[in-house]
Amino acid sequence: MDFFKEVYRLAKQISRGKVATYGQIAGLISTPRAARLVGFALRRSPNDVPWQRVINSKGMISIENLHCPKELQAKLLKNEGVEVFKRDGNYFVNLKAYQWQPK
DNA sequence: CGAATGACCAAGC
DNA sequence: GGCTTGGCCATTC
Repeated sequence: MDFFKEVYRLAKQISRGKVATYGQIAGLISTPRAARLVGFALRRSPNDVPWQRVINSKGMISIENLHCPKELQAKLLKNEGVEVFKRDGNYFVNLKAYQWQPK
């Protein structure tokens, strides 16, 4: 089963200017408990996947290390028109206003 | 092939 | 009400 593939496909369906949560994506693939795998998948995502539109359930950007600084994600989201707040070195998004609603 | 991994989450102190 | 704990399950090594 290409779980990752499903993750990528759904990620691509997220509207510009919207964001989704890991748990939300997992639920759409009918494996709600595999939220961690969504993160796992997005870490190894191809270049054509809008991984920056996927954040954790609290609206916080949880990236910290590696070659994907959370600043980059925040910047990308801002470019798409998503309002990003910075608080104590972490970036947050108002989920109520910007969460993506699947069809 | 068995064991570790992980950009999570909900429940429990 | 903030912090810790344990479970989760496909991928990776």
